[in-house]
Amino acid sequence: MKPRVRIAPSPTGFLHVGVGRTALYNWLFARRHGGTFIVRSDDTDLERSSDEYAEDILEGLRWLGLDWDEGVEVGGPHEPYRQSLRLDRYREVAEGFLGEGKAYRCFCTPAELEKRREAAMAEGRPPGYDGRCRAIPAEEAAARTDPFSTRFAVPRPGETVFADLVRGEVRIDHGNIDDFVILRSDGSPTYQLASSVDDVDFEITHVVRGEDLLSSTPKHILIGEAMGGPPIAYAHLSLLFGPDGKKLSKRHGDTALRAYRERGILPEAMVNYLALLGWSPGEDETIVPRQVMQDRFDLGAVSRNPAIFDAAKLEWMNGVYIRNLEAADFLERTLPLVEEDLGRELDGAEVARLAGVAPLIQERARLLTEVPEQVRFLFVDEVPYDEASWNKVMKTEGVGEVIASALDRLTVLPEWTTAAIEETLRAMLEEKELSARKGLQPIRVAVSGSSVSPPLFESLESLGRTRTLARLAGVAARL
RNA sequence: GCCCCCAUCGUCCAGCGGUCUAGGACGCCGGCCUUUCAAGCCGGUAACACGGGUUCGAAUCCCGUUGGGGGCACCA
Repeated sequence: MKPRVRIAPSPTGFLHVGVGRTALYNWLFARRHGGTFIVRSDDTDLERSSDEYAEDILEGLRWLGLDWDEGVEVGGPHEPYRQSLRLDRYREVAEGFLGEGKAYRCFCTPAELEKRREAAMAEGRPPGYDGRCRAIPAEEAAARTDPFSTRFAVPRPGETVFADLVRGEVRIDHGNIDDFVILRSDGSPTYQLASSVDDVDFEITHVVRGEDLLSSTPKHILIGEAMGGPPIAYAHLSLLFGPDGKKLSKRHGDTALRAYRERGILPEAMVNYLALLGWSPGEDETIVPRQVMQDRFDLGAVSRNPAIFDAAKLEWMNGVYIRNLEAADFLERTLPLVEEDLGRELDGAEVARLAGVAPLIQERARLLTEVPEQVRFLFVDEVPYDEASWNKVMKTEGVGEVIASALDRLTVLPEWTTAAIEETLRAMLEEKELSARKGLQPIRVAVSGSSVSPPLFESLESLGRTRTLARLAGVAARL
């Protein structure tokens, strides 16, 4: 049977990188086995849900290239794929349970429950529900008119044992699971109910999700069994943490996938990095093409260790992916960023100039967002001078002479090409007996505004003679 | 408090009883290259948490300790 897997995010926040990884593993598993990848929206919590978040999540999945076969937006045989549209179905299942004695009405009020929970904690007893309303005869309960929630009657004594695909056998004694609420007193379903019902109804075969849900898995299995659904295989992925070993947070490595996109991370690099955060293709490979992932992905080979999200490695990997881009592709992804940075569109000639220097930038960028700052000096009328660079390079002996000499030579240079520029400036170095460092850095700072820039001769050619001379002259006057 | 999960370099991953004086990648350090910065190349640093078993033989299996994480809601 072809596997059917799903990712079921709640639109209560921007797409989390951990959810992104879980989605990727689901997608890889589906693609590897010719299965179906489903995206559904667990939006029962209408208070905290928003369209903005819902859109961000789908956008993030698309950005990662995780196309889904069924679900939100694309539809499918089990529509709708939004829990908020299936409320009647959950109620129907819960009522069925009630009729079969698999669930019961609980008349305890939230205040009472809270008080008992505190008391239990204080006495060192388990804080879960004590099951007292289970003793109320069904007819008596049905006749009552005060508000009630619906609780699942967990079989006890009992034990749920399942073979987790990444963790192996997991057994949990029902003594550790209370009779959990499946329908709130307002008739709305809890996550436990809605999610489990959907998994059965959508014919999910494998649930691949975060380890945070490991301990509630028995509840989901129990509901599935009560519905008479076929057994579902589970795989629990370890969680992701920030560099300090604590939860991923704004301070330590962003939680939102979009933050990385905005920072200039390529989706290909993100996918590669995320895939390797808990999984290995087998050999000691680091740069792994998506096709290879699809061919080799195996849940059984997924690591049980929690993983720390290491932005430094991601950025290194991003640099590798940037360098591997086709020149035209790099230009295409870069142009909008440059234009945004400049606050205007580039004209045809300028685009051609950008294309000319792009390969030089591509070689040294780790993030797409570094590109605009590296080429900015080529497209503005005046460059601001970086103070540290100026102080370091322009205040030494003989700088004025270098600038003046370069100005002379470049003014009369017959043709404005990289080769010609290099030739005359090197001749200048020789004539003045200067090291390249001594003689060229002042020109670099004068023209680019910084001691760090793309290669000099190419930069001058791209800048053009007029601007180059103007900048040199400006600096000469300022010295 | 109770339940569950996890434990190899700072980080990610390899190792699934002998081939481990533990391998790869990032990072870090040093060198080469060099017009700056990168990139590239070369080299180095660095780990089997601890204690018991099992075994002729444990990083690999079992138990315990410690440490980390998750869960115990009318949140998802």
